[in-house]
Amino acid sequence: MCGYGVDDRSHNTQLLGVRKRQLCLLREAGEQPVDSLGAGVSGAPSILRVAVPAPVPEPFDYLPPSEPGTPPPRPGQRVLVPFGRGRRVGLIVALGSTTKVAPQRLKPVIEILDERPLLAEADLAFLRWAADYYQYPLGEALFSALPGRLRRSGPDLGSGADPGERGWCLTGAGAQADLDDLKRAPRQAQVLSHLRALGGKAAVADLARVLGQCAAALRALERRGWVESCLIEDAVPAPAPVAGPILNDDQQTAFDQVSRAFGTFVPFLLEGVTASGKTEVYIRLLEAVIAAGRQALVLVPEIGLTPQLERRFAARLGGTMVILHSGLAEGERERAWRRAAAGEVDLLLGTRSAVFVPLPRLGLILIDEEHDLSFKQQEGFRYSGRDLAVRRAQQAGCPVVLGSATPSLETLANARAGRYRWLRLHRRAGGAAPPAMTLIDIRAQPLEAGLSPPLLQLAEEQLAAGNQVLLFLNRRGFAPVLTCHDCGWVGECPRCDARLTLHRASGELRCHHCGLIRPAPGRCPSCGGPDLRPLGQGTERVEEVLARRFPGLPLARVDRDSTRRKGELTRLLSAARRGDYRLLLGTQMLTKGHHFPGVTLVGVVDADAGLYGADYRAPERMAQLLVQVTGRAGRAERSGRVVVQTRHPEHPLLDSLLREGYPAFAEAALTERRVAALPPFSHQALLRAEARAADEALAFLRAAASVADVGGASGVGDVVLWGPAPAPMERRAGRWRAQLLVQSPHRQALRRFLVDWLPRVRQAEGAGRVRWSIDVDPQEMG
DNA sequence: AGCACGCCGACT
DNA sequence: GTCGGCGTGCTC
Repeated sequence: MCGYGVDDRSHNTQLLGVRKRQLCLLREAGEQPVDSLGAGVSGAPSILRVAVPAPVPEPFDYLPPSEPGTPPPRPGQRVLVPFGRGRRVGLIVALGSTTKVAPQRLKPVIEILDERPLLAEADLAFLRWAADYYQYPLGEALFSALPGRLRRSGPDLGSGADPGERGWCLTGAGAQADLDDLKRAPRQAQVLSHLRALGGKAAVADLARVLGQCAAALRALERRGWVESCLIEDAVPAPAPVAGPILNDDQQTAFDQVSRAFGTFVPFLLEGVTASGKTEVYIRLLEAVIAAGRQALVLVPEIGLTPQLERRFAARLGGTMVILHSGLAEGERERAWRRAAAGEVDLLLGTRSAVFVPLPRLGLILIDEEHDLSFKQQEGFRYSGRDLAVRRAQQAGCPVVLGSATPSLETLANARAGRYRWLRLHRRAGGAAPPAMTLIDIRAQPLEAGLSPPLLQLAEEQLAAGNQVLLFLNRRGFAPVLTCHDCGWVGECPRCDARLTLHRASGELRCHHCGLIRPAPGRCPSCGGPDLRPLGQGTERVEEVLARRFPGLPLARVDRDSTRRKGELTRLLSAARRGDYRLLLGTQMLTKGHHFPGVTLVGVVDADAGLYGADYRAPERMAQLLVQVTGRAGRAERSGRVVVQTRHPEHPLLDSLLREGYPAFAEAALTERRVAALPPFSHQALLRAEARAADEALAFLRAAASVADVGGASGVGDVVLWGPAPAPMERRAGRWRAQLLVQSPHRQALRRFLVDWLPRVRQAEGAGRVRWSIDVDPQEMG
């Protein structure tokens, strides 16, 4: 009864019976009471449990600051503590009165950094749960959840201490100025009209995000006296809310179901085909929850999606909204974080890390495109923003809505099992027919940069009719392989098990796995022969071929290379939506959430990559991708057409997807997973290791496996280890990689196993020499 | 993670 | 005889 948990309770409980508990612990747990500051008399806790960013699972115990007269420390405050040789910023996670540490080793906290706690008890509890679930050191988990600036010491800026963000606003003259005067300065005209559309005021960062580089235009406008520099409140100003369209039956049902659940934890799957009006349901729900005086959290997969939703939300919702994603400057992030945490913000829209932001009045969580893999952090603290959001809703006692046109199999399984309530939006708004999807068998076809005659023919027809065409190819660069026709040499990465991709525009060979860049050779490095040939195609090459085939046609290539400049992606996308480009060619980037109403033909250049992959999730991802691509095209009055090039037209996945659609595909895929006892019908954790020397990683994993107590005396049971085995790409960035898969039909059994096993893994032979990490619920093998 | 301590090769 | 390699272990 005097277990460890007792003194982790809130300090209210602490105040009573300190003495009794100390005696009890002294006898039973061998802990030392510490009473140096007279705890129990003043009520001040004598021990602070401080989570420090270090790869150590447990917090460290400290004494309160020795400085007399300091106000009593509280959980959630940051502290500066001596740690090893140096000092470090930590966070008080609990107060206590006993410790297992020898009293003479306890050191006092140097300084309390925050006047008031940054995190409330509930936030701490959530983060503690997350760290425990993902088996990640609490201190590191906590600090990766805080905005960067708060991870360091330095003066507490507080919420009101900084001046706010710079921006530009219209002057009186600028508001009246005639846009025709700027005929010869289209950039200035664009900036000016954008400012007008935004009500005369916009932050520098927002302007850059929407318009791209516009500093020069702004300076020119300033010289004209039409704009001036000003300070901006971060929150998007609330416009007069506009009434939205009338909801259809499906939307109304979805809205009713969720809004009726306000105030209780109910998870929903909102399955809505593209253009079925999911966003409208979101907006109504947000309106309702904000009107009820609660805060809402909206999670989106990537920063690329925030501007669109931001615009739609801003146009319709009263209340204040802040945006949080990795593209923000540190200052902006911290301000947004503090304002949300202070309860000043009604709506927080952000990418996965926003799930950790304290929201004292949280009343609703929405997760858009919940199937998207970018909700899972792939390094360090490997959490799933989506899964944590569900847990957070549970803790906050509010509904959570997982929205997607192509729900993940995990979420579908939850919905089918009745754990999530299943809401469906069947109809495309405006009654548009979904685009028809057809296959083109490209075996034995004469291809031009991977494009078959039928695809080119279709493209030509649509372009001739004045429509837009979108081609999708998930491979950037010019060609994925460069080879010598004389001796068979192939350009390979010296640090990875991978071929080097030719980027012809920059004259480079690049490794897409480790970032290596070297000049493309003019002659074969092996035999000196002159006949080097690029094999296969990337977007660069397809662009070249299309430019030749359709000379003079405005063509936009959208991939990581063409959109490296800040704001370039947004610029290209909005220009594409306006119809400035007739032909759009791009990678995955082009498929995420953007809709192009003028596009009547979508061509998938190569659908085969995902069909025969080693990863059992590859088919699911391929299906989601194809359906998402389909969603990019068409509008009510002219529905689009989707053609998919493949060498495997008979493949069962493509077949079921094409003939019966995503739900039928998912059904079949789930059956396969069940038969194979794969997730979501089992639960996995992946122990990854990498080392400089070959076999070192494998040797460590073998040692780790040998200290696993599978179904042994600890009563773990029900856990199976697979491997160790080399990672799918064994060598990457000069390191040899291997992995060991842990699987169990029961989440609890897996968790118990990890809790028992990982401390011993930490001590296993080689643990100090290799880089290793545990990935709970891994999404990508390798 | 840092950052010490701790035992074995090429240098003033 | 020292400077320094990074293996091992600890940080309240």
